[in-house]
Amino acid sequence: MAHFDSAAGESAPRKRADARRNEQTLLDAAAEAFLASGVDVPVRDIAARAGVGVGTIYRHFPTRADLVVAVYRHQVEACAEAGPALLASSASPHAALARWIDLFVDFLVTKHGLAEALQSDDAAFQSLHAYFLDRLVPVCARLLEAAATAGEVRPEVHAYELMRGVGNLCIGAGRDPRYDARRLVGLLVAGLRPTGEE
Amino acid sequence: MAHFDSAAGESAPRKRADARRNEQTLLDAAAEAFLASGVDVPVRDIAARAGVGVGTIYRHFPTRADLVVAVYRHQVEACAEAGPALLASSASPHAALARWIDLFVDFLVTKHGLAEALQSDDAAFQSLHAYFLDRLVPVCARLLEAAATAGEVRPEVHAYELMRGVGNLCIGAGRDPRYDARRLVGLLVAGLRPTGEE
DNA sequence: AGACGATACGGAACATGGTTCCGTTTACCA
DNA sequence: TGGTAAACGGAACCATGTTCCGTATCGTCT
Repeated sequence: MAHFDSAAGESAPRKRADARRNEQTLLDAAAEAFLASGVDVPVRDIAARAGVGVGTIYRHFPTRADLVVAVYRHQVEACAEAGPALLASSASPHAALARWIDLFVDFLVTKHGLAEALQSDDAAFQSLHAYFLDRLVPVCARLLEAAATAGEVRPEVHAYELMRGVGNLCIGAGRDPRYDARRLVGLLVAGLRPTGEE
Repeated sequence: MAHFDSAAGESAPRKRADARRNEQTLLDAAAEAFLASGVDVPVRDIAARAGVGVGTIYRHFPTRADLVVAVYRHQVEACAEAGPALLASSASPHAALARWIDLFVDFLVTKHGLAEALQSDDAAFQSLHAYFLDRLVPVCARLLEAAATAGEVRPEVHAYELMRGVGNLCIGAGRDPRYDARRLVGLLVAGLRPTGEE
């Protein structure tokens, strides 16, 4: 058979070598820049780091969200895949949920500005929002459903809402030593438990 | 006695009449603009509404935060003053705390972009942050302390952290029907209660 | 190898919004 | 009424996102 690009049987007509090289260079430069200055780092800074013009960034990643997603895709996937594993290995569904959310929080608080970007209504972050939600809400929903079935959480909370709440609580974490996002998320998760009576 | 400005016995050397008029005009225009376009509304828009130049805005309110504080000062004061009243009138300290936080949330979710601004690290919002915190954290601390003394909340949560958490949860409220900030705040407050054992 | 079309590149140019600055106007007082 | 200091307006400046097009490069076909 003929040889294709890494992804088998793609219909897309193979990109030029310099284009593929630049894409990788850009990903590396962006990862560095995000780490150094947060995901809001000016486009020109990323371009300078990569040694390309800004036009090249926009050609490869039309919106900032595309770049952010590309940089963090692996970690998001890992988080998504950890959900079912935790459900299988934890003592209770509520414990699995709590641990999975810890994973998510750990991810968010170590990425400067990512939590902010996730909740931003700026059009440039639209697809970031969409990607995170598409990938993680179903995982969260399964955990939540298992916990609800076990009677360990109130049934009226939806996964979408919970994820956004957790994301919101992570905003500003690491910027202020008096604010511990993990503790508040813990409180929120604790609040999910049904009250004794009712 | 000699007649002074509205505020009695000020040392500041009375401002010119047009300046006082403009200040009021600006407050009205800003209130309108915030309502219509959120607290992020461009400075030029506010200036246009008020029929003044942008320089005039900066002279009266050097940072955006000063303007925001001036517009919402009354409501923040009212919220602060409601704290002790609720503590006196509620069945339990935890109930008072919950109701007071509801008040705060109601305030935040009806002001487009205010919750976002409150958590922003943008230098222009520095003093907004400071004002809200200075005024409301002590009130929250008293409620929290009363509840802790009554054994109704875990003692390790600080008022500052709780306020920031609640503020964070209000981000994006009203922009998405699937996200109900009030419900999540309710969960968080519920999570404050000590667990049965321990 | 050489030439040609498609693809990709770079960065100048434009749009938007915050901020500053200074020449002009206005209010106040003598 | 005239002088002075306060206040005003908005042009100009800066930072950043975004678009666009002349130029350079790649890959292929002959």
